Amino acid sequence: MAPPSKVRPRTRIQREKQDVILNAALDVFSLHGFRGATIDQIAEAAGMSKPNLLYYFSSKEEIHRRLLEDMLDLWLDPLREFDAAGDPVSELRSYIRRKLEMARDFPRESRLFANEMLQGAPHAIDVLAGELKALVDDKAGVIESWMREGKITRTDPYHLIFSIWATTQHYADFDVQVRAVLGPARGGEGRFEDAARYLENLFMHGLVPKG
Amino acid sequence: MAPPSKVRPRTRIQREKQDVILNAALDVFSLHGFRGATIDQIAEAAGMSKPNLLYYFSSKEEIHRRLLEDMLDLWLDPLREFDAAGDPVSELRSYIRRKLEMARDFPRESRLFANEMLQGAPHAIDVLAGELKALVDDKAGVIESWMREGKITRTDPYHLIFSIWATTQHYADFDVQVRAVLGPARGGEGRFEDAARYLENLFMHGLVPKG
DNA sequence: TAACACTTTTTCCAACTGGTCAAAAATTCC
DNA sequence: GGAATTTTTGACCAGTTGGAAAAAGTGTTA
Repeated sequence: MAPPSKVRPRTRIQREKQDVILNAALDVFSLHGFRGATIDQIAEAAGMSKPNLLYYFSSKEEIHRRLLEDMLDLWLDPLREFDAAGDPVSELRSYIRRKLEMARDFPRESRLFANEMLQGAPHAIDVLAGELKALVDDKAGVIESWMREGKITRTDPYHLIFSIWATTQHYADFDVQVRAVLGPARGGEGRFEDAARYLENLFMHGLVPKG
Repeated sequence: MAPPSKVRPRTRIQREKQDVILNAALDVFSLHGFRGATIDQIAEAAGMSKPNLLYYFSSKEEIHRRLLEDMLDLWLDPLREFDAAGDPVSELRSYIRRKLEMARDFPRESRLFANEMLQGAPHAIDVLAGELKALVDDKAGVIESWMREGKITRTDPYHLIFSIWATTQHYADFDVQVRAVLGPARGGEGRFEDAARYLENLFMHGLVPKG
């Protein structure tokens, strides 16, 4: 009789339905943002009635919060793996590759995050200024030490990280534009490999010919 | 007695109030997206009642359409100026600089556009696949000819343009994140000049030391 | 099979949504 | 100044929104 309401599922059905709901909600939130999304839309996408959905999550906010938490965790993984002990150039190269793979494999999560940023991060500002900043500070330190050792060009490590985020997430967040501009011939599945090749070259060597 | 309803303002008051409304609407739409924005919010931000606002624009869609048109025009300006006859490296450099200035000076327009992209460009897809694609095709051709002449490194011109868009617009669209990560010390006004310096270096030379 | 917890549906609600309309108020123009 | 026009307001409407309540159904297990 009493709704579960708590975050932890207790039965098999609760676990399954919560997953279905979260998946549907990710579709809707990533497309319309928090305010633009409605519980009805999510419920329909999840194949259940609105009151039924509200039996598993007590509010729209709760679903969104949960989605954002899960996403942030996934999102920061590649940066966490960034290894100070590795070879600088190949570490950066594989970080870029992993971020691009995330944009390809989790475009909805990327858009959910982008929506949150566009709205001024009302639900995530604490994570940004706390956990994320700490993590970036740490990795920026690593990058700076590589620069001091002459392993990579001396430049701003923070903006370097920003530019990796921007260029990779662009392929998820601005997917429509990318497809429209590339056209049917080049906008198919191959676009991510073209992007990977291009970005590797950009970050490694830039545009001015050497020598 | 009859509302103007048409796009062209006939009196001084109509011109002024339409501007006030468009400005307020830009605030609201860029923050919440089309679906998430309400006429009431816009009216309040514009300092007038909802029916009064609807006297100047016949619907929410009309305001949004108008905003998007004006923005796309402004947005494509830097790319139009891209000059085939100029020096390749300095043309690219100044394009990057101009795009970054737009992100700094028109962040709301950038976010309006980003919102539209995240939602799959329902109102702009025609422009993307038409006017924009044609323009990019043209400029990509210019870039390609520069590459053939050996003036810049051989790479994918389309993805080059994407990466310029992505890196510059990032400072408008993800402003909250940038500020949060940089912290109070480096997240102030100077961040755009730091970004300009960094991006110039990235696009020109990349990260691998030369020689 | 009967008591039990778990799940789903039906009904409902108050607040909000985009938008209309007629009348009142302000402005402009002669 | 007064008529004509433009602008503003207040009341209103039908549809949607997030969510509550309670009853009805569905297992599960002693």
